[in-house]
Amino acid sequence: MAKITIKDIAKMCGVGVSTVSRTLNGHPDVNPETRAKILETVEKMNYVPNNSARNLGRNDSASIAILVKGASNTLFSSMISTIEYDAKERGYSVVLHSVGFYEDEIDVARELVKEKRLRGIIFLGGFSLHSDEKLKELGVPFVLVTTGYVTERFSRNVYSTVSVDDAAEGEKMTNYLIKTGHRKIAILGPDPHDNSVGSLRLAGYKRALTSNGIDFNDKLIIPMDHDTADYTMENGYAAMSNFLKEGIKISAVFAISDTLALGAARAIYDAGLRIPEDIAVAGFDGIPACKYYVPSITTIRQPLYDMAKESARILFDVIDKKGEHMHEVFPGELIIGESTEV
Amino acid sequence: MAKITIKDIAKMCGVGVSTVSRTLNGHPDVNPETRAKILETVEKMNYVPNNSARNLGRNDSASIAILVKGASNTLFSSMISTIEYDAKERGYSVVLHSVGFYEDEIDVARELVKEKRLRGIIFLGGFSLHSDEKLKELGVPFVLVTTGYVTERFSRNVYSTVSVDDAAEGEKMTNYLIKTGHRKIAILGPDPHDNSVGSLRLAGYKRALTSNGIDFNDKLIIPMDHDTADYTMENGYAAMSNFLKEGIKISAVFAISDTLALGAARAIYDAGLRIPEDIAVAGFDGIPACKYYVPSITTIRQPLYDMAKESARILFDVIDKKGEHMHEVFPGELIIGESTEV
DNA sequence: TTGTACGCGTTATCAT
DNA sequence: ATGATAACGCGTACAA
Repeated sequence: MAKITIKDIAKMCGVGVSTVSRTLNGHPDVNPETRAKILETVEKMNYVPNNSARNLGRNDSASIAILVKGASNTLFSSMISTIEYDAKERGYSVVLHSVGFYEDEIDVARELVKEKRLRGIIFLGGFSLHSDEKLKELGVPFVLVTTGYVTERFSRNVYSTVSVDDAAEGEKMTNYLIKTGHRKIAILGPDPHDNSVGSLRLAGYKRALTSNGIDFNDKLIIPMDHDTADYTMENGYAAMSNFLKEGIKISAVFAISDTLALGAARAIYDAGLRIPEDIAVAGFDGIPACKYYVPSITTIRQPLYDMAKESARILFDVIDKKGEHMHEVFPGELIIGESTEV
Repeated sequence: MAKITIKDIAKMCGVGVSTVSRTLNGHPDVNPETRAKILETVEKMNYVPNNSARNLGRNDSASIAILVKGASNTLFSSMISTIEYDAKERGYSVVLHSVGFYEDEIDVARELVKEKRLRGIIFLGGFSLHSDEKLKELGVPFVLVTTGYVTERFSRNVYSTVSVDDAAEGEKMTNYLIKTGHRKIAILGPDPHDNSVGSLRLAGYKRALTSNGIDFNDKLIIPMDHDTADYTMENGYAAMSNFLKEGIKISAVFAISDTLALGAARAIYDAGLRIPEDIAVAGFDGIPACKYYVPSITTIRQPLYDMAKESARILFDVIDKKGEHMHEVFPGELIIGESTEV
């Protein structure tokens, strides 16, 4: 049965457990013959070492963890692959763990650190405010990768961050729209009452308006639909459809995510309006669909690959004492599509 | 430091380790006062039990694992969420583990079973051929969720499967296209040399042609582009663009995934052709983008939510001895969009 | 080169 | 209700 342990293997081979252990862990000092015999019976018996027992005795482990908040965030999946790849290249194994929306990521992390003897952690997405003390107690270096810009409210020497300055990028996009002649620009998606990426991008939008002498009009904030899942095309479609019914005049809409933009685009089309002639559409994130949509959607591309690479590099540098904690902000790339220019 | 153990807590409270353990695990027989004191110091000390040690001592665990092959497969992310939800509702915790493309999923699974004392496993995606013996040795029930149809080559009483009959669905789509008047139908994506979902959908395509008296023409098989990642819009665009340059006359293209279809649609558009008037486009999977694309893309929707629900239900039924292993095949839903009908 | 014995942190089984 | 102690399965000094 599945109850076979290292002792059993040792007995069957007429050797001690340490010899088996050494063989399994690739230690050099072991007779080739006995090694062969051991490996053979291990194979035959389908023996698999128990990792829990392994981790218990150890202090190191050469493994890091990726903690993902909101496993369904499709933006993260590519980043995970890159990080996994880089980690393995450095001889590290990686533990992927999804954190529930209402779980405390630090608690989860601490548990994992103890259990797996982690050497470091990369947090993907959502990160609440924690005290420095609590963060330091994690005991291992970690990097926070967030599409939300990290402000001063986070202590900056306890861990590293890799991010995009959402406010600046939102401003960039809005400035671009203004430059191409738009004055009545709606913004689709932000919830003024939360303080996530949405409100940061909204802040950038406001800044752009102000610096261009355009009055901010909160009628032009189109919140996400409450009855639909957030940040989905479906939501963008519903929210935009409702807004269009109100008859408020706009010449462009800046959606705070590409998925919302895509849904909104269809809503505009279904309302009998043309993109960009009647309403220009812009998104945020840079997902592939923007490029292939007709018309292609103007967006801000987040350099996910580079961000993933950097987060791994920083983490391993800190682990290896080759570097200090740092805070890297990646620029987004404005990709102009057919949805804003004729 | 992070070195604090259950013993320390016991000492600090002037009690034995067992009392602490009982408190932490919610056992009833423990004095409310001491319990309070223990919980308090646990809180104050930021004590976190070591899961490895926990798992070692235990024999049960009330946890299952989801093993995902190809973490980046976006179709799976929604399924993961629903399974996690259902599991938690039944008081189970779930371990998410990604399996590398060249790893042996059964080996990974066995390791995990031992380490975590798993009660069951749900495999998402890719599953190679394994001997019954090896499968049985897993020691816990498992469900294989695959978008590929499970054929007889899998033993049917050792585990459960939840799937979509890709060949039948591919045939369904092709039949639909034929019924709407198409005779020269290209199929985009299948690699005749592998035996994954692609070839199954291709088989269905061929069956439909045959039963409708249309000669199969392998010139109409458009393979994915070799220099581009599989099953991406980019790939669909590249492959379709190249095909169009050859000047082979077709009236419809059936892409074996929606992502490929979306890329192909843009390629057709860029070639100055109209959808569906010049070339009709159909996809497979039922991703949201199909609905919001202009024109909306005809596709086969896989009932991912239902499949996830069922896989959890089946697994827990087998775990609870309330049911036997079973093999459920879900029908795909033909969703007719604007890309195939004027 | 190989075997013995202890420790890792926790839970479970006994007593008390 | 509570405490002592033996597992749990493995790695690793240390001894041989």
